[in-house]
Amino acid sequence: MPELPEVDSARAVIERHGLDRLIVDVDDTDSYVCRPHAPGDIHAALVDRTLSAVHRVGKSMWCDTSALADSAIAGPALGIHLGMSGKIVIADPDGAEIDGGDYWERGRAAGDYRYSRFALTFADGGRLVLVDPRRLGRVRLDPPVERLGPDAATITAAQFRAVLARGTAPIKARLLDQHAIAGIGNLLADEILWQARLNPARPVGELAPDEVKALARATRTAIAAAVRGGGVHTLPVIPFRQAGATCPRDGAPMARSTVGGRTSWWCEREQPLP
DNA sequence: TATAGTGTTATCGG
DNA sequence: ACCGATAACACTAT
Repeated sequence: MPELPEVDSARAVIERHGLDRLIVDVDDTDSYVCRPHAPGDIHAALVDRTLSAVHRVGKSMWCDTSALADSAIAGPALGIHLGMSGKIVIADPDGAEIDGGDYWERGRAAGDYRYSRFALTFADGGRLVLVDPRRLGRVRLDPPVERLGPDAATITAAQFRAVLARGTAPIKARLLDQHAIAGIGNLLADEILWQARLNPARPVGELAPDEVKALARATRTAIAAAVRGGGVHTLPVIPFRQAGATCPRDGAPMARSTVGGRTSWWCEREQPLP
Protein backbone atom coordinates (compact mmCIF):
# COMPACT_ATOMS: atom_id res chain seq x y z
CA MET A 1 0.00 0.00 0.00
CA PRO A 2 2.61 2.50 0.80
CA GLU A 3 3.65 5.22 -1.55
CA LEU A 4 4.24 8.78 -0.40
CA PRO A 5 0.58 9.49 0.54
CA GLU A 6 0.19 6.31 2.61
CA VAL A 7 3.53 6.87 4.31
CA ASP A 8 2.48 10.41 5.15
CA SER A 9 -0.68 9.04 6.76
CA ALA A 10 1.46 6.66 8.81
CA ARG A 11 3.69 9.56 9.81
CA ALA A 12 0.64 11.49 10.97
CA VAL A 13 -0.54 8.50 13.04
CA ILE A 14 2.83 8.38 14.80
CA GLU A 15 2.76 12.14 15.29
CA ARG A 16 -0.69 12.05 16.89
CA HIS A 17 -0.32 8.93 19.01
CA GLY A 18 3.32 7.86 19.28
CA LEU A 19 5.27 10.88 20.52
CA ASP A 20 6.38 11.65 24.08
CA ARG A 21 5.39 8.27 25.48
CA LEU A 22 7.97 6.39 27.56
CA ILE A 23 9.19 3.23 25.80
CA VAL A 24 9.36 0.29 28.22
CA ASP A 25 9.76 -2.59 25.78
CA VAL A 26 10.80 -3.18 22.16
CA ASP A 27 10.09 -6.25 20.08
CA ASP A 28 12.93 -6.36 17.56
CA THR A 29 13.10 -10.13 17.24
CA ASP A 30 12.44 -10.19 13.48
CA SER A 31 16.05 -10.12 12.34
CA TYR A 32 15.10 -9.79 8.67
CA VAL A 33 12.98 -6.68 9.13
CA CYS A 34 15.47 -5.24 11.63
CA ARG A 35 18.61 -6.05 9.63
CA PRO A 36 21.47 -5.28 9.94
CA HIS A 37 20.87 -5.12 13.68
CA ALA A 38 20.96 -8.19 15.91
CA PRO A 39 17.86 -8.93 17.99
CA GLY A 40 18.11 -6.83 21.14
CA ASP A 41 20.13 -4.01 19.60
CA ILE A 42 17.16 -1.74 18.96
CA HIS A 43 15.64 -2.74 22.30
CA ALA A 44 18.80 -1.67 24.11
CA ALA A 45 18.96 1.59 22.16
CA LEU A 46 15.35 2.70 22.78
CA VAL A 47 14.16 1.50 26.19
CA ASP A 48 13.67 4.40 28.64
CA ARG A 49 13.49 6.94 25.81
CA THR A 50 10.55 8.51 24.00
CA LEU A 51 9.95 9.29 20.33
CA SER A 52 10.34 13.07 20.24
CA ALA A 53 9.55 13.85 16.59
CA VAL A 54 8.72 12.06 13.36
CA HIS A 55 9.95 12.93 9.87
CA ARG A 56 9.31 11.73 6.33
CA VAL A 57 11.19 12.03 3.05
CA GLY A 58 9.68 10.09 0.18
CA LYS A 59 8.63 6.70 1.52
CA SER A 60 11.10 6.76 4.42
CA MET A 61 10.20 7.77 7.96
CA TRP A 62 12.35 8.25 11.00
CA CYS A 63 11.76 9.28 14.60
CA ASP A 64 14.07 11.33 16.77
CA THR A 65 14.44 9.86 20.23
CA SER A 66 14.88 11.59 23.58
CA ALA A 67 17.86 11.59 25.92
CA LEU A 68 17.84 9.24 28.91
CA ALA A 69 16.78 10.77 32.22
CA ASP A 70 20.36 11.28 33.44
CA SER A 71 21.77 12.54 30.15
CA ALA A 72 21.59 15.45 27.74
CA ILE A 73 22.40 13.40 24.65
CA ALA A 74 19.54 12.42 22.36
CA GLY A 75 19.17 8.80 21.31
CA PRO A 76 19.58 7.37 17.81
CA ALA A 77 16.97 7.94 15.11
CA LEU A 78 14.50 5.10 14.59
CA GLY A 79 14.04 4.54 10.86
CA ILE A 80 10.87 2.87 9.60
CA HIS A 81 10.19 1.86 5.99
CA LEU A 82 6.85 0.21 5.21
CA GLY A 83 8.07 -1.76 2.17
CA MET A 84 5.28 -3.27 0.05
CA SER A 85 2.79 -4.22 2.74
CA GLY A 86 3.66 -2.42 5.97
CA LYS A 87 1.26 -0.45 8.15
CA ILE A 88 1.67 1.42 11.40
CA VAL A 89 -0.88 0.55 14.04
CA ILE A 90 -1.34 2.17 17.43
CA ALA A 91 -3.02 -0.13 19.93
CA ASP A 92 -4.09 1.39 23.20
CA PRO A 93 -4.13 -0.69 26.40
CA ASP A 94 -7.92 -0.95 26.26
CA GLY A 95 -7.78 -2.37 22.74
CA ALA A 96 -8.68 0.78 20.84
CA GLU A 97 -6.97 0.81 17.48
CA ILE A 98 -5.99 3.46 15.02
CA ASP A 99 -5.76 2.03 11.48
CA GLY A 100 -4.64 -1.48 10.65
CA GLY A 101 -7.66 -3.29 12.07
CA ASP A 102 -7.54 -5.64 9.08
CA TYR A 103 -4.86 -7.68 10.74
CA TRP A 104 -6.35 -8.06 14.18
CA GLU A 105 -7.84 -11.50 14.78
CA ARG A 106 -10.39 -12.70 17.28
CA GLY A 107 -8.81 -14.31 20.28
CA ARG A 108 -5.71 -12.21 20.20
CA ALA A 109 -4.92 -9.66 22.87
CA ALA A 110 -5.05 -5.92 22.12
CA GLY A 111 -1.94 -4.99 20.20
CA ASP A 112 -1.18 -8.59 19.26
CA TYR A 113 -1.34 -8.63 15.48
CA ARG A 114 -0.94 -11.61 13.22
CA TYR A 115 1.72 -9.96 11.09
CA SER A 116 3.40 -7.87 13.77
CA ARG A 117 7.10 -7.51 12.82
CA PHE A 118 8.27 -4.80 15.20
CA ALA A 119 6.68 -3.10 18.18
CA LEU A 120 7.25 -0.50 20.85
CA THR A 121 5.41 -0.88 24.15
CA PHE A 122 4.78 2.30 26.11
CA ALA A 123 4.57 2.71 29.89
CA ASP A 124 0.75 2.73 29.89
CA GLY A 125 0.59 -0.55 27.97
CA GLY A 126 -0.15 1.02 24.60
CA ARG A 127 1.82 -0.15 21.63
CA LEU A 128 3.12 1.10 18.29
CA VAL A 129 3.23 -1.83 15.89
CA LEU A 130 4.64 -2.36 12.41
CA VAL A 131 2.24 -4.83 10.81
CA ASP A 132 3.77 -6.21 7.62
CA PRO A 133 2.64 -9.50 6.05
CA ARG A 134 5.37 -9.62 3.41
CA ARG A 135 8.21 -8.56 5.69
CA LEU A 136 9.73 -6.29 3.06
CA GLY A 137 9.46 -3.37 5.46
CA ARG A 138 12.48 -2.30 7.39
CA VAL A 139 13.30 -0.91 10.82
CA ARG A 140 16.79 0.33 11.61
CA LEU A 141 18.68 2.82 13.72
CA ASP A 142 20.07 5.96 12.06
CA PRO A 143 18.89 5.16 8.51
CA PRO A 144 20.86 6.74 5.63
CA VAL A 145 18.11 9.09 4.47
CA GLU A 146 20.56 11.67 3.11
CA ARG A 147 20.90 9.59 -0.05
CA LEU A 148 17.29 10.12 -1.06
CA GLY A 149 16.34 12.58 -3.77
CA PRO A 150 14.11 15.61 -3.07
CA ASP A 151 10.69 14.72 -1.68
CA ALA A 152 8.13 14.43 -4.48
CA ALA A 153 5.54 16.40 -2.51
CA THR A 154 7.72 19.48 -2.12
CA ILE A 155 10.13 19.30 -5.09
CA THR A 156 10.82 22.60 -6.83
CA ALA A 157 10.48 23.18 -10.57
CA ALA A 158 14.26 23.46 -10.97
CA GLN A 159 14.83 20.24 -9.01
CA PHE A 160 12.24 18.49 -11.13
CA ARG A 161 13.90 19.59 -14.36
CA ALA A 162 17.20 18.25 -13.01
CA VAL A 163 15.60 14.86 -12.33
CA LEU A 164 14.91 14.44 -16.05
CA ALA A 165 17.94 16.25 -17.41
CA ARG A 166 20.37 13.36 -17.87
CA GLY A 167 20.48 9.82 -19.17
CA THR A 168 18.39 7.62 -21.43
CA ALA A 169 16.19 5.77 -18.93
CA PRO A 170 12.44 5.51 -19.57
CA ILE A 171 10.59 8.37 -17.80
CA LYS A 172 8.80 5.93 -15.56
CA ALA A 173 12.03 4.30 -14.39
CA ARG A 174 13.38 7.73 -13.48
CA LEU A 175 10.22 8.68 -11.56
CA LEU A 176 10.59 5.46 -9.58
CA ASP A 177 14.27 6.12 -8.77
CA GLN A 178 14.20 7.15 -5.11
CA HIS A 179 17.67 8.67 -5.37
CA ALA A 180 16.43 11.00 -8.12
CA ILE A 181 13.05 11.91 -6.62
CA ALA A 182 11.67 10.33 -3.45
CA GLY A 183 8.15 9.09 -2.86
CA ILE A 184 6.74 7.97 -6.23
CA GLY A 185 5.77 4.31 -6.53
CA ASN A 186 4.33 2.17 -9.31
CA LEU A 187 0.72 3.38 -9.11
CA LEU A 188 1.54 7.04 -8.59
CA ALA A 189 3.91 6.91 -11.58
CA ASP A 190 1.18 5.48 -13.84
CA GLU A 191 -1.24 8.16 -12.67
CA ILE A 192 1.26 10.98 -13.22
CA LEU A 193 2.11 9.77 -16.74
CA TRP A 194 -1.58 9.39 -17.57
CA GLN A 195 -2.32 12.93 -16.33
CA ALA A 196 0.60 14.27 -18.38
CA ARG A 197 -0.39 12.15 -21.41
CA LEU A 198 3.11 10.72 -21.74
CA ASN A 199 4.16 7.17 -22.58
CA PRO A 200 6.05 5.56 -19.68
CA ALA A 201 8.76 4.22 -22.01
CA ARG A 202 9.77 7.60 -23.46
CA PRO A 203 13.48 8.22 -22.78
CA VAL A 204 14.03 11.13 -20.40
CA GLY A 205 16.56 12.84 -22.67
CA GLU A 206 14.06 13.33 -25.49
CA LEU A 207 11.39 15.22 -23.58
CA ALA A 208 10.42 18.68 -24.76
CA PRO A 209 10.33 21.51 -22.20
CA ASP A 210 6.52 21.65 -22.24
CA GLU A 211 6.39 17.88 -21.60
CA VAL A 212 8.66 18.27 -18.58
CA LYS A 213 6.38 21.05 -17.40
CA ALA A 214 3.31 18.83 -17.80
CA LEU A 215 5.02 16.08 -15.80
CA ALA A 216 5.89 18.47 -12.99
CA ARG A 217 2.33 19.73 -12.85
CA ALA A 218 0.89 16.20 -12.92
CA THR A 219 3.24 15.13 -10.12
CA ARG A 220 2.09 18.01 -7.95
CA THR A 221 -1.62 17.50 -8.56
CA ALA A 222 -1.56 13.69 -8.32
CA ILE A 223 0.23 13.73 -4.98
CA ALA A 224 -2.03 16.44 -3.61
CA ALA A 225 -5.10 14.49 -4.74
CA ALA A 226 -3.82 11.22 -3.27
CA VAL A 227 -2.97 12.82 0.07
CA ARG A 228 -6.38 14.47 0.15
CA GLY A 229 -8.17 11.26 -0.88
CA GLY A 230 -6.30 9.15 1.65
CA GLY A 231 -4.14 7.06 -0.69
CA VAL A 232 -3.02 6.33 -4.23
CA HIS A 233 -6.00 4.05 -4.71
CA THR A 234 -8.27 7.09 -4.82
CA LEU A 235 -6.57 8.43 -7.97
CA PRO A 236 -8.71 8.40 -11.14
CA VAL A 237 -6.85 6.00 -13.45
CA ILE A 238 -5.80 3.40 -10.86
CA PRO A 239 -8.99 1.28 -11.06
CA PHE A 240 -8.42 1.04 -14.83
CA ARG A 241 -5.09 -0.74 -14.49
CA GLN A 242 -6.53 -4.09 -15.48
CA ALA A 243 -7.06 -6.34 -18.47
CA GLY A 244 -9.91 -5.24 -20.71
CA ALA A 245 -10.21 -1.78 -19.16
CA THR A 246 -10.66 1.33 -21.26
CA CYS A 247 -9.31 4.79 -20.56
CA PRO A 248 -11.81 6.76 -18.41
CA ARG A 249 -10.98 9.88 -20.43
CA ASP A 250 -11.32 8.76 -24.05
CA GLY A 251 -12.48 5.15 -23.98
CA ALA A 252 -9.44 3.75 -25.81
CA PRO A 253 -8.00 0.44 -24.56
CA MET A 254 -5.56 0.52 -21.66
CA ALA A 255 -2.23 -1.04 -22.68
CA ARG A 256 0.03 -3.04 -20.41
CA SER A 257 3.74 -3.76 -20.40
CA THR A 258 6.76 -3.84 -18.12
CA VAL A 259 8.67 -0.55 -17.85
CA GLY A 260 11.38 0.09 -15.31
CA GLY A 261 10.87 -3.43 -14.04
CA ARG A 262 7.27 -2.79 -13.01
CA THR A 263 3.90 -3.54 -14.59
CA SER A 264 2.72 -0.38 -16.32
CA TRP A 265 -0.65 0.64 -17.76
CA TRP A 266 -1.35 3.53 -20.07
CA CYS A 267 -3.93 4.79 -22.55
CA GLU A 268 -3.10 3.48 -26.00
CA ARG A 269 -4.43 6.57 -27.78
CA GLU A 270 -3.49 9.43 -25.45
CA GLN A 271 -0.07 8.16 -24.42
CA PRO A 272 1.51 6.94 -27.67
CA LEU A 273 5.18 6.53 -28.42
CA PRO A 274 6.20 9.31 -30.84
C1' DT B 1 -0.40 -25.04 -8.58
C1' DA B 2 1.42 -20.87 -10.87
C1' DT B 3 1.77 -15.97 -10.95
C1' DA B 4 1.71 -11.21 -9.75
C1' DG B 5 2.22 -7.60 -6.41
C1' DT B 6 1.46 0.07 -3.88
C1' DG B 7 9.47 -1.57 -2.79
C1' DT B 8 14.44 -1.77 -2.35
C1' DT B 9 19.02 -3.25 -3.47
C1' DA B 10 22.93 -6.16 -4.82
C1' DT B 11 24.87 -7.46 -8.98
C1' DC B 12 26.04 -7.55 -13.74
C1' DG B 13 27.11 -5.71 -18.32
C1' DG B 14 27.96 -1.72 -21.11
C1' DA C 1 32.69 5.24 -11.66
C1' DC C 2 28.11 6.09 -13.81
C1' DC C 3 23.81 4.28 -15.97
C1' DG C 4 20.40 1.04 -16.80
C1' DA C 5 18.38 -3.67 -16.51
C1' DT C 6 17.45 -7.70 -13.86
C1' DA C 7 17.00 -10.95 -10.08
C1' DA C 8 16.19 -11.68 -5.43
C1' DC C 9 14.03 -10.86 -1.21
C1' DA C 10 9.09 -12.88 1.84
C1' DC C 11 4.65 -13.86 1.77
C1' DT C 12 -0.32 -13.62 0.38
C1' DA C 13 -4.04 -13.49 -2.75
C1' DT C 14 -6.12 -14.86 -7.07
